[in-house]
Amino acid sequence: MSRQPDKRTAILLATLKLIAERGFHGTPTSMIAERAGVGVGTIYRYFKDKDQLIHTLYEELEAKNKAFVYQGYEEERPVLDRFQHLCRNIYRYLLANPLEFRFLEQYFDSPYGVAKMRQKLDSAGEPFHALLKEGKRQGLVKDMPPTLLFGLIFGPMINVIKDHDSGLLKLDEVLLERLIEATWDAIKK
Amino acid sequence: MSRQPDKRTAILLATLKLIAERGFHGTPTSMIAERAGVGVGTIYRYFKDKDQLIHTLYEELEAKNKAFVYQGYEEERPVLDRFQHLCRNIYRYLLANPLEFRFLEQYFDSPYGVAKMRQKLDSAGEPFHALLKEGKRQGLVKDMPPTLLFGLIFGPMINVIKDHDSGLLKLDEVLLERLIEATWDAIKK
Amino acid sequence: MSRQPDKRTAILLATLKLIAERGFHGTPTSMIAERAGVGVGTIYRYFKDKDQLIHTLYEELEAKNKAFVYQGYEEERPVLDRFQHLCRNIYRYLLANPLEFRFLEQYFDSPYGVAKMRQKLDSAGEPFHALLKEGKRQGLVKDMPPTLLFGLIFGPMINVIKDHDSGLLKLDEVLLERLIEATWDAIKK
Amino acid sequence: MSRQPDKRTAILLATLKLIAERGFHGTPTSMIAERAGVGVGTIYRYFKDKDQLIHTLYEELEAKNKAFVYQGYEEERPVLDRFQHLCRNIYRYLLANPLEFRFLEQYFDSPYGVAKMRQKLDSAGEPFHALLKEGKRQGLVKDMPPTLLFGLIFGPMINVIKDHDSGLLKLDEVLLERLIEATWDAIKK
DNA sequence: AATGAATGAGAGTTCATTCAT
DNA sequence: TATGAATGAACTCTCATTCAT
Repeated sequence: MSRQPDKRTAILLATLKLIAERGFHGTPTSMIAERAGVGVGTIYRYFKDKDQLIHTLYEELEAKNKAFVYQGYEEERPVLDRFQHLCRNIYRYLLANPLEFRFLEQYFDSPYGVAKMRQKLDSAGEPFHALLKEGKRQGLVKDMPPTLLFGLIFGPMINVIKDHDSGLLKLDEVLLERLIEATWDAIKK
Repeated sequence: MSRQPDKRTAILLATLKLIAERGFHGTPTSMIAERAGVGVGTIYRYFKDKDQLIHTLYEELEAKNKAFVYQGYEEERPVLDRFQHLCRNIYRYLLANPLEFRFLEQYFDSPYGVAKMRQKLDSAGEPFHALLKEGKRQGLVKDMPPTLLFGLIFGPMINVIKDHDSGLLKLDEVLLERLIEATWDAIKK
Repeated sequence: MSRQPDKRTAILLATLKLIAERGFHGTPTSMIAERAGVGVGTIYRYFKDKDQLIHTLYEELEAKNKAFVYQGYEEERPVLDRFQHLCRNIYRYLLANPLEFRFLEQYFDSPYGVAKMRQKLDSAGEPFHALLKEGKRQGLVKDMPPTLLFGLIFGPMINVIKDHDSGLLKLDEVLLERLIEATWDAIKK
Repeated sequence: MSRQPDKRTAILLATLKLIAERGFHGTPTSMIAERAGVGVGTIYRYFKDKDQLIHTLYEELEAKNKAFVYQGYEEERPVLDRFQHLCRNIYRYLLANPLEFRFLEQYFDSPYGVAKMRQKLDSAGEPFHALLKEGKRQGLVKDMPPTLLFGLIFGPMINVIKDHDSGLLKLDEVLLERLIEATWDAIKK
């Protein structure tokens, strides 16, 4: 048929869209193949099985996400600036990519992603982790376990974006800034 | 064989446990029946189908939950007191009933519960809703859409409890109070 | 509950109605019990199993039918008169009892009744059988195997009544007489 | 396993045989698959569900049947000739294909086929319909509703073939001609 | 005698995965 | 390398039948 330059990408994209739209159990491999414009068997040339396809999709999305979030991040700026910068970026990324958000949400809430999630957020190597640590040292941020601080930051984020995507709420630039401010209020000393 | 006094309850309990453990799609009706110590057919004497079984389980849990949460709630106390009271109760309930938390989480994140959740939290009739409204009127709470305030309150809650249940975090009374305080910081003016 | 004077009869009647309405496979025993106003278990006090219930119903209907058909039948009248008399009675009975017709039709066309049907129609003892034999002897009726003559008589009957019951055709007294006449034309020499 | 060149045909054939032998409700899909030498899932590659499989089988049989019946039919021949021609062809077809007869019988007597049957036989477009109309116009055929005439023709046919297939009757060429003659006697003026 | 809650065999259907082409 | 026809395990649900009350 048409010259598919990269079937692997087509499969991943189809998977993203379909799972965002219909959930894991609503998207059979045959449907993914159809949407991707490839044969069912082809999926198994690029991925061991359906699970691995989904894990791989997650990894790629994660990398893309991270690249975006830390873009323009400057270690030497004040803590609050950096906090706002990171939050803004995350919000913007997820609002701009609702499909990815829907997918990630499902991924983390399913047996697939339970393990993955924490390994990501809590890894001490993360700049965000380091930022909070520094904030605490400077006496700006509440002296709480990082996991709890993360909960105070990412918890609202997930909720609010979900509501935005479902139309319950209209997030604009102004509201976003106020939201980030409120999040800072929650963690600041 | 064994004289089960209340098979309906046994089925609901088995469903709760299994779905909390393994998710919706990981728990076939045959497994529920086995765990409940009844025949497969018996499930269908009490519930029209699997969907209805799950809805019913949700309804019953919801009622139990609500009864607990609004227990000892007094309209005439100050806004902050009432806020703390409700938050405390919700946290305590969910921490004491991790299976139910796990189930509700799945329920709300699945096609089953999307509609239900907001209808519940955002409905103007809810005391929590009224409380925030009053807080705003008194100039104590930020002037934001209620949906956003809910996100700032329940977002951290869901995250933190999940982390507690998965062992990532050890929540004690002290930490809980500090968490509720931080949540208040987020929404207070 | 209400004083059921004859549960057995109630069960048979419910079975007749339901099977006529919905077919064998559309009528579970539970439905029969409900319609009959008895418990499911009660059916099994009167009948060994569902098959036997249906066979019994057939037998009773058959007896009732036969009693009606041979009513007023006089051996000494001319062959044609007797033929018309019997046909008229059968037609009238089946038209007056569409439920029974529906049931019998299903019964004969199912594994249940294949054997039964012939045992009935071809038994040499039947007056109808004797009538045709006499008609042949008198040179009034075609010299064909009785089975074939029966086909020429009962075949149209079944078809026409089915069409009448389904509303495709409106049978009145006049049309009925013409139909019986046509049937006689088919078998007469 | 075995290289089946046409599984679809194998499935249809197995369905025909089994339903003729055992009725609709006596033939589970698993049995069809086994008899056809395919996996259960394969049935669903070719047919949406069991109903559609059966409808399709009917359509194909019907087409084959019709092709045979109207073979050699010449509009310009006399009415009686044409009547005999069609009857002969139908009889021959059904006698030569007892499985198809058994299947069609079941199909028409089940919820599947009620609508189909009349739509077919009575539709004004059918040559048989036109033939009877012409016969009436020429004063050869009794002035009765077509439905009734159809009953007089097809009623005996169904009965007699059933008896032949069940061994109650041995139809040969001679008997067949006499039967067609008798049918004509029934409808002729 | 009458009941109906309980049962599990068996129904129709789906879908991740394989493999001959 | 790419395909999609073929598969059967596993799913949800039905219903004739049993048996303790």
